[in-house]
Amino acid sequence: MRRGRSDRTTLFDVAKKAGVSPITVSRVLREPGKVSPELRGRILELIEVMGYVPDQAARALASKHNSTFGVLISAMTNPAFISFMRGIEERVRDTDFRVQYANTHYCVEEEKRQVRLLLSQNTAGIILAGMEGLEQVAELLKQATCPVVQVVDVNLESVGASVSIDHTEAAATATEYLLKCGYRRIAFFGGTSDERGRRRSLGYSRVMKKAGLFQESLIYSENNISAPAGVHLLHAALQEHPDLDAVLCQIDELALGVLFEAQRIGKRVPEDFGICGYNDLQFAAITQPPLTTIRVPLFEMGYRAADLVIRDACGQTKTRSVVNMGFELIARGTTRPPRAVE
Amino acid sequence: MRRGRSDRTTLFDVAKKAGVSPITVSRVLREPGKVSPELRGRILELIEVMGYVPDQAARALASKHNSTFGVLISAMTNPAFISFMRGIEERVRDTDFRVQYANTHYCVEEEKRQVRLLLSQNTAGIILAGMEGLEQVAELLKQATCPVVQVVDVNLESVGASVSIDHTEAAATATEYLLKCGYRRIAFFGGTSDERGRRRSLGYSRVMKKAGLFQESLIYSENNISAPAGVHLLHAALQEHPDLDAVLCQIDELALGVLFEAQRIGKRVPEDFGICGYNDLQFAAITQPPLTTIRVPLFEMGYRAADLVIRDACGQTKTRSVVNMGFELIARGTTRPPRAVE
DNA sequence: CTGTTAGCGCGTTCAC
DNA sequence: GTGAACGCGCTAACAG
Repeated sequence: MRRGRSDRTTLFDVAKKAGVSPITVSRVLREPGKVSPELRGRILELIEVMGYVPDQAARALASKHNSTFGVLISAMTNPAFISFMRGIEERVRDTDFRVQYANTHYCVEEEKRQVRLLLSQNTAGIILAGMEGLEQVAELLKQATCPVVQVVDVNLESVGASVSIDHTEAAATATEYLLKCGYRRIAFFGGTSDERGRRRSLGYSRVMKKAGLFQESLIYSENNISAPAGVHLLHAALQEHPDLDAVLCQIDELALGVLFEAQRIGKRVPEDFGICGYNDLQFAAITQPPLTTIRVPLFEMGYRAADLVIRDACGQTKTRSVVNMGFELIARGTTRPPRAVE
Repeated sequence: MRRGRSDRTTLFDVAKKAGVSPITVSRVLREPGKVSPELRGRILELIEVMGYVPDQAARALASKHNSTFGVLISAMTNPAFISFMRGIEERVRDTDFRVQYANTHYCVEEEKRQVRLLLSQNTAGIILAGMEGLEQVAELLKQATCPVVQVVDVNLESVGASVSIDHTEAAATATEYLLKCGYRRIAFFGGTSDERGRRRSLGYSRVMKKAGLFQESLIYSENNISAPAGVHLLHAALQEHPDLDAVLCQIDELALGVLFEAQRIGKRVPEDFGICGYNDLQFAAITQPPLTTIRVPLFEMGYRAADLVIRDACGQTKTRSVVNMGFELIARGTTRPPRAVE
């Protein structure tokens, strides 16, 4: 390990030079109003000149609070999280708070480890956007005295506050829509490692069962959710179900792969084959034909989650708010127009 | 601000309960070999039972070093950075180091602010993957005593070590390839805010000039690099240059938009129209036709950058290594086969 | 508005 | 192999 500069300027150095006590310098930085303007001006100048930077560790230790909060994400590689992150950043901007992201790689152990680390840093708050080991992590989280916000399915219990989507309902809506468009042999393409995905698959199954069209073998999943996975899954699905006429994808990227593969093998979309995605990622609007999908307010969710943490950290609000963000079906060109009456 | 639990278990509490001195407990955690096995076992158990978690702030303050390093990224929304991040994570995994990401939003001020914050936290190291305000930030970075690794174009000077790609050369290679394929009116689509993009545009211009085909108006750029931007840029470009027969895109997502738009307006790819991307993102292999692109070892770059930071932080290597990672042209279906001889 | 006293929780140094 | 004393740099609580 490398040492920091041992000659780094400290609060004490500045105070000595200014001929005041350290606490005055400290106050100039934290409660400027409590220091007389002249003194403040002089000290501020000295701080600048001497290149003083407060030591966060010392600050955190002395004051027992920390201005950075952690965001645990199960996969940063998921483009859906990117909008979410941007929402967080937007809320944090112009705030003294800082965000620390950590990737849990869909791994419960890693999730627990990260939570412990955050706790050990006396973190200002935690946003949990992965929910793999919810039960196990919940145990840890209960001990936390800092605000905890989970981003989950609306039906799952959460330890603290939550900002969520009813994924089950969203997938149900999409499935119903596909049925209304007249598709019958509808597959579900998802991932194995994501709880949200399992929720969505639930909504799909419910509607398909109600329509008497459910078949276990219509549910496909792959570990690595990506456009290439969409290609493979469609290929596999068509082998088993040559009469497949639509796919509901757990995420737009899968749908992108499905769309290209359908094109390659000469399926006409949407006439012979319907595709519905999830998330309404940027590219969804410009595929050919444009992708029908479920829009989820990812940016806003990030913003709200950060908002809850920040406001709670400042003691302005309760910790247990539950926010349901809603969703929207965006009907575009990869599905036929719905039929007037069933 | 909210207070941490004042009743949090400390090293001292554990020591008291174990009937030993605090330092022994501390050693169990950091230098287990120096404590007798029985004592160690007993203490480890107590730590578990009492739920003791070390306070990082106290640790950092006392030891003067910090096990988390910062990664400054100009835009986490750029999918190219995601592989880069994964590379970093991979190197860090099973290490005591932690990573803290910060988004600089292509903003010099923000970049400076973040660097200052990292410095004030006595960070273990800094990876700078945005390079907007290089000159201004360099000033700050020179004062750093921690390892600094920049991820930049190979021709740019860096303050510390660097892991880089010769973006100019890469774009030149791609442009030459398009020429070899017989395309003549080749546009360049890029972004305005990214230095890497400017580098690539340089390589494009150089080759086009040499071929006597350069025209300023063939260079297009948009702030927000995305698939929709690709659609708009192609639309705009074809208005001004109806005879356009190829596009070199600064990033695959633009190319995706271009591909779909070309499809929509009935251009035959690659016969009448060539497209080349950059980065070889996951979907590049499965578009229809598959995307010709420049592959850049993003994952490896992240891995190497983290490796440099970690090894330097551990005092094992020099700070000024310059690593050139190379690139590779992946010829796929969005370009015609190259002609034997010009 | 300014200063004094005390101590945050841990690691370093040097003893035993 | 184990411990005592001290201090990291800063802020809380109380004086004045």
